This record gives sequence, structure tokens and C-alpha cells, in this order.
Amino acid sequence: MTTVSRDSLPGVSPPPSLHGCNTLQPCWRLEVAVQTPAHSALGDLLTYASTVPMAPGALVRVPLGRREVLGVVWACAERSADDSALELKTVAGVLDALPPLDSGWRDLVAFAARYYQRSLGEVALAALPPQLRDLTSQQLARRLKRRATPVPAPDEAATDPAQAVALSGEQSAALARFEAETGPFLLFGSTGSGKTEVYLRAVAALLARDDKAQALVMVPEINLTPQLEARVRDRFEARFGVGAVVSLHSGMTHPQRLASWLAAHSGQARIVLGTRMAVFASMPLLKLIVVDEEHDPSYKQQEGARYSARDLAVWRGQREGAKVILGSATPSLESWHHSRPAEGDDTGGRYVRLAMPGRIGDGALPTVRGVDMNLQPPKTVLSAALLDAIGQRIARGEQSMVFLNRRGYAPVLACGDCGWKSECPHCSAYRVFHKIDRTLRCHHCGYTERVPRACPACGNPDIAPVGRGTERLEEHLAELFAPVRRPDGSAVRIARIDADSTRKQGALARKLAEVHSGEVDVLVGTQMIAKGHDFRRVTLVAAVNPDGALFSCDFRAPERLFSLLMQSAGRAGRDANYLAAQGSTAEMWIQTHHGRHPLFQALRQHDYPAFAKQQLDERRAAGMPPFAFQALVRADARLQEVAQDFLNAANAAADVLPHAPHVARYPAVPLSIQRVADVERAQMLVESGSRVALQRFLADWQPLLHGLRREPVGKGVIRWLIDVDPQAI
DNA sequence: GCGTCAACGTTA
DNA sequence: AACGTTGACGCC
Repeated sequence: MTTVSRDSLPGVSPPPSLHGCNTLQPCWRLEVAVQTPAHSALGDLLTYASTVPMAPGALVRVPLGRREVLGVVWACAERSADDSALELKTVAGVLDALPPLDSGWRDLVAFAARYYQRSLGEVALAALPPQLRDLTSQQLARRLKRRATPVPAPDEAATDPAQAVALSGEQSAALARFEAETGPFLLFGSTGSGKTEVYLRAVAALLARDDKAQALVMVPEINLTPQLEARVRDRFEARFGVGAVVSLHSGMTHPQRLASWLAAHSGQARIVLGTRMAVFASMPLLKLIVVDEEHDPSYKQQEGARYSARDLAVWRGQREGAKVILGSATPSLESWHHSRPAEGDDTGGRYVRLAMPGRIGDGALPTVRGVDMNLQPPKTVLSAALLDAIGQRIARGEQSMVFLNRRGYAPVLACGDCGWKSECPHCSAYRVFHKIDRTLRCHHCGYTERVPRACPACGNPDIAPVGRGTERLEEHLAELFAPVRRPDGSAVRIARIDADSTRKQGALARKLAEVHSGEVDVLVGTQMIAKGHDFRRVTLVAAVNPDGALFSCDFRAPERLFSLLMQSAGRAGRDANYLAAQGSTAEMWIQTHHGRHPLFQALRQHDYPAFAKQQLDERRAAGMPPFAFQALVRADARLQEVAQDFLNAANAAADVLPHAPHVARYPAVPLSIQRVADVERAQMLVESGSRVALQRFLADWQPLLHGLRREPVGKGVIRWLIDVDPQAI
């Protein structure tokens, strides 16, 4: 039996009829990946017959039940005499206009499917642009043709304006080590240290050196703004030609996504700029992967195959011999732990750490001021000292940013008489009071009602908001600063940026422009404003109530809080010249009841390494990631008991598995928000010191879980899923 | 898991 | 008769 394993085959020419095989007889056997969920009774690959051999990676249309679906050929072999007896359906067509997906891509998909416990077909099909599913071969050929007229790059490296910008010593040193070593690299650079410039130089050097090479640049969801896209595009199109840069993210229309994907697949696009989904882009000549803000939670997919695009990027880089740069001012503790402290120091992990602690243009990091809320009058929202500091800045024409991670007017509406609270009837959560449109909105299921005039339980008309969100903070600040005048004598302007105020198309851009132009004095917002945007007149940043995350049951909450506060601090005093001209200083204010907490101590010094050490010591002592590997099994049902019973039965069934002794299993518990949209949710944690043991355990366990669903204990379970390396527990 | 089909219900 | 809802079944 001849097995075809090469990437390309003369797919159009008829096959050699070696065994007297008639070319009209379907004497080739294809293993095809089609979209089937992991816990269906079907195996990973379905077998079809074909009259012609096909290269692995070829896209085919195959009959499945009464439908015809898209599939990816995984293997192709000549049918033997005994297997010819088997009834196989025949491939319906092949998208032969498209070069087959290469082995690098197929290996990535296969690895991701195995590691995240999903089926091969599900991952493969999810990694392809959705429009491929409903295009004929001819339509596809037309799309490819349309793209096939590359615009040549203008002459040489003649005009690259960025080359004029001088690099800092730290940037040059980082780039030199990047060129000299193989990585993976962890670029640890504080906000404003010029990480983006390092990425762009590394990409530019690679593309200039190798005239076919491709680079993948990934950014968190929120960071892929049209501005960044335009910046990268401008920078590279001048040098590498129009069409050198394409984007890949979920906000694009299907035809746009297909066009970008085809450009990457054909090698025409030299740079792919995208969000986590871009890690699966087909890039035959991939030589460099950048993961910007690698600590960002949006790299973890939260539905379907729950992959970490950052972890897959590292794997893919290794597999395809592409260099990988992970960049952050506050790396994930995993990446930090995996990096070597200094050149020549072999302790630590395998990543090369490139440190850039300085700020470009000698901008100083802001002074961190803690306000001890224990010493404030009860129910203080904004301390007198903070209000005074903001007031002074308004008087000088400078801007302030105030963070509160809670949108809406108040998180709860309550009746003082009978104790009624604005609970959501469908979720175990309170509905948030939005004063702007007088609604009570559930932030989990979306259930929205008009605010009742009186208490629905006892009729008392005096129902009051409890606690505060960004809307109320905005209102509060507007009242407090109403008497204050700006330098030009005009009234103070407060603005708010959160998911509610920017829902409409273009609203975010408009608000940002207002801040940039200086119309706004105080900007109130959620973490949306902590990321990215550079406002040069902002000299004060305040976190009003960050304590919530300190004692959260999620062990990663402090890590996220530290990162958020560091990023927020980075918003203040970006422009050293402006500060000097104003005679002002940059300040970050923290209002807290726990000023002595090590997190705030480290923040005061802008000392990520100290924070990381403290957290890693705690994690090591408690046997938590990165010193252990975790997976969650979640189950949803109408009744909490049903979900838990299913998980506990699954737990018991796992006793017999060979790797069970190396894996700790914990009893099923309700999720922190137990019920969402009338569905009860439960989860159980499994944990092991060995990634391999955990992997093998999960692989053996999955069929048992699937089997349990048919048994009485599985009745009533709406769905279940495995989350490997969960980001929140 | 998902689409399909048959069996059953509801409505003009 | 036309349409919507439910459940069992099979997918190579």
C-alpha cells in the first residue's frame, strides 16, 4: 500500500494505474477531518473514497448524512483488496484552486485538538475562514485570481521613515540579543519603553533579509484598533508593497476574512496582524511570531476549543522554526517563570528575557500615592486629598483619569423597608441600575426591565441605589466640580468611557478624540481606558476602589489587578516635555483599605519582579500554576444537583484510569455565579504536577464522560466541557 | 453536537 | 392545510 505523505502532489493528473486500477474506480482512500464535536460517537477522521489521490491538506467537499460539508484531507492511501469491500462514500469535490494546507498548519491543528481535548475536525474547520464552507472551486479560483496581482514594493528600503527614529540603548540591546539567539523571547518592557518599535524593527529586519518570509503579529482583542492597524500598514506598505499587511480578527466581514486568509495562505501577505484567532492563519513561510501584551486574558478562547493563542504561538514557533517574542510590562506569571533572569544565568526556564526597564524620552513613571480609606469618614467615595489633586489639575488645564471597574449607575437597587434587592429572576446575580435609560439590566443574561416606581415586594416608593458604578461616579464628579473653572474660565467637562457609552458605532473614537483635543478634564471609565491610548495631557490616574480583587477566590485575581494598575499608571505623564512645561508631576492614586498589601507595596515601586516573586512564592507553596497544571470540567443543567451529580459520577468513574494516581481531583462545586439564564453551572478541578500525566488522564477520561451522558446520571445535563489551563477558576 | 425526519401539537 | 415544537437517531 502506498501512503501519500508529501505536501504537494500532481492532483490534477490522473493517478498511475499500478494495480490495474481503473481511474474511474474510487480506489483511493482518504482520511478527512470534518466538523464533528469531540464528544460525538464519531472518530476524529472520516474515511472516504476517491478516484484520484489527494495531498494531505487539500480541501474537499464530502457527503455527511444528507448534507455536503467542507473537510480537510489528513491522509491518502491506495485501497487494498480487503478494504475495497468496505462501503465508503465518495468525495464530492475538491477545491483544487487552493494549494493544500502545509504540514506545519496541520500539526498545529492536530496538537491544539489533542491538547485542548477537542476533535481534529472541529479545530481544523474553526481555523479556516467561514466563507470557505460555501464557496465552489470556481468561485474560489476567481477570488484567488483577483488577489494575484501583487503591487510591487516601491524601490528598496529607500523610504522607511521609522529608520530615522533613533533607538534607545535598551531597544538596541534587546534587538541585538534577539538577532543573536533563538528564543523564545520574553520582552519585558515597562509601559512607554518602546516595545512596539522593537517588534516593528524585528519584523522589518526579517522581511528585508528574507524576501519571502512572513511574520505574525498578535495583539489582544481591545488593542486591535484601526489606529494600530493603520500604523503597521503605513509602516510596511511603503517598504514591502501594498497588500503586505493583512488583518485577521472576528470583527471583519466574511469576505474580508477570506481575502486576508487567502493572502496569508498564498504567501502574498508578509505580515498578518490579528487577534488570537490569527494563531491558526495558514502562513507557509512563517519566520516570526509576536505576541504583544502576552499576559492579556483575551488570548484564551472562552468557547468551543478553549485554546490559549499565546501558548499555541510558542508551540507553533518551535515546530516551524519561527522566532517568538512575547511582550509585556507585566508578563503572565507563567511566562515570567519560564524566562531566564539574565544573560549568562541559566536558572529559570527556557525563554530568553529581554528587559527594557526605562521609559523612552526619560519620562518618569508616576509617583504612586495610596489613600488609606480606613482613615476616611465612613462612606467616602472620593477622598478629599484626591479631589483636591484632581481640582488642581483642572485649574492648570491638565487631565485626570478615574478608574472604576463597574459600569452602570449602581450595582444593586434595594428597598430600605422590606429588604428587596434587584435580583435577576434568571441568574444568581443582581441586576445593575442604569440611570441613563432608567433600566435594571442583568450583565450576565441581558434581562432588562424598566426601573419600578416602587418596591415590587412591598410597594414602598423609596427604593435606593446601593454602591456605585461609572455612571454614578461621573454624576458625582460633575456635581463636585461644578463650581470649579478651567484656566479659560469655562465649565469643567467630565466624560465617561465604558461598554455602555461606546456601544454605538464610532462612539468610542469620538470620545477618544474629545479627550485628545483637551475638551475633557476628567475621564471616568472601566478598564477600557487603561489600555493603549496615549493622552499626553493626562497627569493623574486614580483607582477608586480596586480592593475587590485582593481577596477574590480566583488565585489569578491579584495578577490581573496588578497588571491593570500598572497599565493604568502608565497612562499618566507619557509626555516628559509636557510635564516639564507644566511644571507638573505624574501621579497614580490608589484608594484602598489594604495599603500594606504586598501588591500595593510593589506597585508603589513599579516593581513587577518583586510582585512576581511574592506571587510565585505563594503559588509554589500552594502547589498552584505554574507549578501545577490544571483542567476544569464544567457541567450545565437545569438543577445544580444534576450538574454536580454528573461531575461527581465522572470523578468516581476516573478511579480506574491508569494515570489517576498522578492527578488530584476535587469535588464538584457551583460556579461563583451559579445560575445564568436559568441554567445551573457546576465545575470540578483536576490538577497534576505533570502536564503529560494530566494530558493522558484527560484523554482517557473523555470517553467515560461521554458514556456517562447516556446513563441516568447524565440525563438532564445540558452540556459539559473540558477547559485545559483554565484562566479563571 | 447537529441536522434530519417523523410524530405530534397549534392556529386560521 | 400550513406551520411550530419535540425527541430519537445516525453521521465514514
